[in-house]
Amino acid sequence: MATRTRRPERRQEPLSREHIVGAAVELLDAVGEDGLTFRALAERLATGPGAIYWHVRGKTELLAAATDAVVAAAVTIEPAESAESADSPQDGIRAVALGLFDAIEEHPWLATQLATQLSRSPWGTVAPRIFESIGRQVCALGVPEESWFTATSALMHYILGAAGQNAANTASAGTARPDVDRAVVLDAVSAAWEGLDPDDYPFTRAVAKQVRGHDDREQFLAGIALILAGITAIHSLTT
Amino acid sequence: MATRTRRPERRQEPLSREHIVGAAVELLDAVGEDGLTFRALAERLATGPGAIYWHVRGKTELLAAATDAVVAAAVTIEPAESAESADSPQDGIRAVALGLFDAIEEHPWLATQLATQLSRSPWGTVAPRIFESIGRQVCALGVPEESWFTATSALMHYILGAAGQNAANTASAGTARPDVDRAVVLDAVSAAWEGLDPDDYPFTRAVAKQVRGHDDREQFLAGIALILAGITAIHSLTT
DNA sequence: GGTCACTCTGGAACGCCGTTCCAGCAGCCG
DNA sequence: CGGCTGCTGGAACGGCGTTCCAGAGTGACC
Repeated sequence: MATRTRRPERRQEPLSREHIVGAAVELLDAVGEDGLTFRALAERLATGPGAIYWHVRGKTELLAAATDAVVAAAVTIEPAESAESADSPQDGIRAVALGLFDAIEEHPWLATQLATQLSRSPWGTVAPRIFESIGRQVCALGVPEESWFTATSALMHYILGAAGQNAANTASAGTARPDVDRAVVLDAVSAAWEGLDPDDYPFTRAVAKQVRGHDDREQFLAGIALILAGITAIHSLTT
Repeated sequence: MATRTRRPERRQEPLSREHIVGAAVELLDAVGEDGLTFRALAERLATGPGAIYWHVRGKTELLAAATDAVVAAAVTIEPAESAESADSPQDGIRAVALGLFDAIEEHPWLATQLATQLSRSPWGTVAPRIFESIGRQVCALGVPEESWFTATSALMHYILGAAGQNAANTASAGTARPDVDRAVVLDAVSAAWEGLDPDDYPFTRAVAKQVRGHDDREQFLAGIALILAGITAIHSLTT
């Protein structure tokens, strides 16, 4: 009875901060970072720009909130997959890393935002989320407590750095492009590197061929394996 | 070049692309990324906005050029310091890493730009520069050729990720602030982490105390040591 | 039930930005 | 000496983030 007379006369739900951030993420996914406009966002929410400012302080905060929302989702999927099935802490770390990796693939704007967010305020809400997820696994690895911070930081920084660069590979491929584009791009890069000045870039030229057929995800995991090997070696843990 | 002549009195300098990029870097250093405006840049160069467009395609290209210029300088200082004096490839890698680290400290806007640059077009001019500098040392380390790409990528990604986050520490400290601010900020971060939800953030809370007194540069090098240990361990090289 | 206050809305307006346009200047070539 | 070309710089345009404000909706209190 209480809610009976409340017809769906309202064109929409009350326009909460959650809705705004959700719409912002959709908009970012659809049209990219430059496409996220307060006017476009207002239109999508069937309102005016001014209304949004009642819930969000400005564009900076909006982007931060969108980033945080996506990261939170990416980092907390993990228990479903790895809590029971995955056994080793190494698998746990890989799960967290790939969660972020995939999130960036799905939301290409995330790479830039993550970097901006972390470099503008490195200790916001985003960093602790990632830090916590990785840190628990590092802890489970048997790393001594005084090295928790170092080991976890190293992993987090690698993940963020690698994911950031690898983003564009799929981002430039557009919404529904297969691996065809990717091969073309990689060929172009490889060719460009081979065309560099032999005096200035001997190493890069030598490696150019390896670029052509490499798999991003495999390469990403190889880097993590490298760091994990370093951690276990330095603290002489059992693999 | 290093002089502080802020007077745009010289009218007869032909306004080359070099001058524009140089002025852009100075402007970025002085007033930050948001302060780099075509109008402000034009005023500093004693010209109009239109003239700049004859030498530079747009703001994107201008930022890319500024980033490239600073990275190039940061990465090529290295031979002077390490070519003869430093002996081991490990030292060489540390030199390159610290060169970038310092460059980001000196140009706080570089962290965001580096990330943007690499994620927008990962194989522009910036990536090969860094890649080459690190790769030569990796090569000298004795890493087998088929792992050159993996090892170098891992190092580069860590360096970029770590440098990006650590940028804000000094960036927020302003132009000439000593370590006083830094201690305050670190205390605040540590306190904030300790105030997190014990159920959601047990690890982060446990590590909060380590944040308080840590040294960025030391931490940065510890991460590199971790990766180097991984590289030497996996390929069973002699330390 | 009427009034008030308070939350929330959304359209209009402001100032600044990146970018474009174009009239005009040098210097060179014929 | 007149046009052509490379280059300059001021004015103008469309669009952005943000602010302002009149007013709708809703609950509280007399």
